[in-house]
Amino acid sequence: MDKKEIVKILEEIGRLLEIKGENPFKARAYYNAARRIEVLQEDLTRLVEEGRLKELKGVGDALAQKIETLVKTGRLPYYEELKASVPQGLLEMLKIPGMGPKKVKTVYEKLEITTIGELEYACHENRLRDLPGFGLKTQQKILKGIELRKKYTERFHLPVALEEAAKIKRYMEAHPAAQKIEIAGSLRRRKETIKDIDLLIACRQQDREALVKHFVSYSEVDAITNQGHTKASVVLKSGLACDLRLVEEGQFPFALQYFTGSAAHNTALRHRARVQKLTLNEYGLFPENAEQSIPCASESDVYRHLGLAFIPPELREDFGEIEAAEKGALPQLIEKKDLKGLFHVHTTYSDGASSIEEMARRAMELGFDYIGICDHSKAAYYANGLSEERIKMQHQEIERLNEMLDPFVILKGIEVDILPDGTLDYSDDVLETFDFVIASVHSSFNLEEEAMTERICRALRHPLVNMLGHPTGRLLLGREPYAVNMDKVLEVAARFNKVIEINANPYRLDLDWRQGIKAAKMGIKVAVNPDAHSLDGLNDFEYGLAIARKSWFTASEVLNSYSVEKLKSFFKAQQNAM
DNA sequence: GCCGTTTTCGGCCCGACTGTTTTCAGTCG
Repeated sequence: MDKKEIVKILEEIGRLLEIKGENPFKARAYYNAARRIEVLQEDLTRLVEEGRLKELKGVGDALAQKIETLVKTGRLPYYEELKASVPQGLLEMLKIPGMGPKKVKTVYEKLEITTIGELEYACHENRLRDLPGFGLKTQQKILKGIELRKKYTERFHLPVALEEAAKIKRYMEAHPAAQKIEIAGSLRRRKETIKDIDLLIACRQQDREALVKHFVSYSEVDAITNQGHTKASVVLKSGLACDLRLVEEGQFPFALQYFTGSAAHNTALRHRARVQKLTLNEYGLFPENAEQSIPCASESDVYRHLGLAFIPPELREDFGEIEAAEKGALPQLIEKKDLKGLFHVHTTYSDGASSIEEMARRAMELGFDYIGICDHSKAAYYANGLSEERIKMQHQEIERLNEMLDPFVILKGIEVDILPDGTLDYSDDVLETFDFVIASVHSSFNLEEEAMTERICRALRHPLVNMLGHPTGRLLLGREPYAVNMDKVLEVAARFNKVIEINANPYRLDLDWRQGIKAAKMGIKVAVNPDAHSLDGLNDFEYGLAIARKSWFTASEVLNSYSVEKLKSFFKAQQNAM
């Protein structure tokens, strides 16, 4: 059983224990262990084999044994018995706002309600109203929650959230009482999908009411879900939720740190503060028994007082960034100014909307020195993939354009299909005519993991392949990644000096940043590739850049930071090394 | 269920908001 499934089971055990009313700290122990496993860099199976599970903080005798059983047998009798003793619908119920473990337990025990449908019906029948700890308001809130859940279950792609956030930020900035304003939360950390926007504002105490009122009066607000003196929550018409928090100006750096998260990062940070006899919260950093916070003018100050270097928001996922900050070993993350060019650009030769020249000129306007044109290969007939004949035409056109646009350079690339058996869609003598080759999977997504892994690894071992395109084929919120053992793919990439694409299309963001962190540690090079099919698509590189940063990459490991000369010799060296 | 240069027992991160209460429990982030 793999890591992801084990994490899910440990979390579910935690929730089941809570619903059953067991010791809440016992439940928390399962959550903690789940988180520890989730961020584990090492191979879990190996850890089990070497009997080193208990080295993990938060994993003792009992949990080590349970995890070992799961890894070895794929089953856990304790979990199965627990699960069987609690109706499945109760876990679903926890997802309704206002329904926590205690309330779920109450409706189950008093009303024998086991599904969300039954819960909704009971609300309509006024049967929740008289339960202990419930009332009319609670019943209404739960009913509203069920309705909202039906309407807005999804998460949102990064561009949607960024645009909504920018709009509401501008709207709030227009209010004279707003002294400082920042987007915090997962958006600031550039997670690949977003559930809600966290908006943080510094203001004087006497202006709070006016700002909350201004916030809930925003024209895009569809529903107000929470409204107090220092915070308010709304659902926007787009379906995206937005939380507002108000703090005083002096508290702003602490609040920004706190509300940027992640929860796991903050928990670790607060624990660190405790060890230093300090208390960290959204209002300050307090020495023991002190009323006054240690003053900090910025987030950097907060981290500095905890003995840490400033940790860029993208890294705050409790993936080792705190330890690295302590040792001064944080990477110098790649920045926009480091990017000299873009790869993986489609044109009207296959399924793109713009010509080579149009794409090149837009790239020049964006300040780049080169682009790599990569249309589809012939197997991608649905995408008008290039025949050998049309490749020649395209190359002639690129040569003409290169003379015209000099010193800007258009590189002759291709996105060649990896066929189901791992061979490529062109013969070697055709592949040799390109400056570089990206190999991608576009068909037969349903192979078994072993076959898919070998298919991709075989393509990567091909001497003429320079990069692997969208390594897992996932579509965020749309299609699961295909079954592939990425650890093996990364191993092969490292051994043969192959580049892995960070596909910057916001529906893909593939390589996933969690794998990206591994890749960076292994010294693997990546390329931020917009996979652009239109002029605007070129701008998607920003999302890929965010993921490269989130994956701990410095400029020297990101191919886009290379000059044209350095690139050409790198591509040649890749081929000669085989 | 985990953990310990205060502890092998008694703690476990912290605070706002809501609704149900009449001082607080539950939920949420």
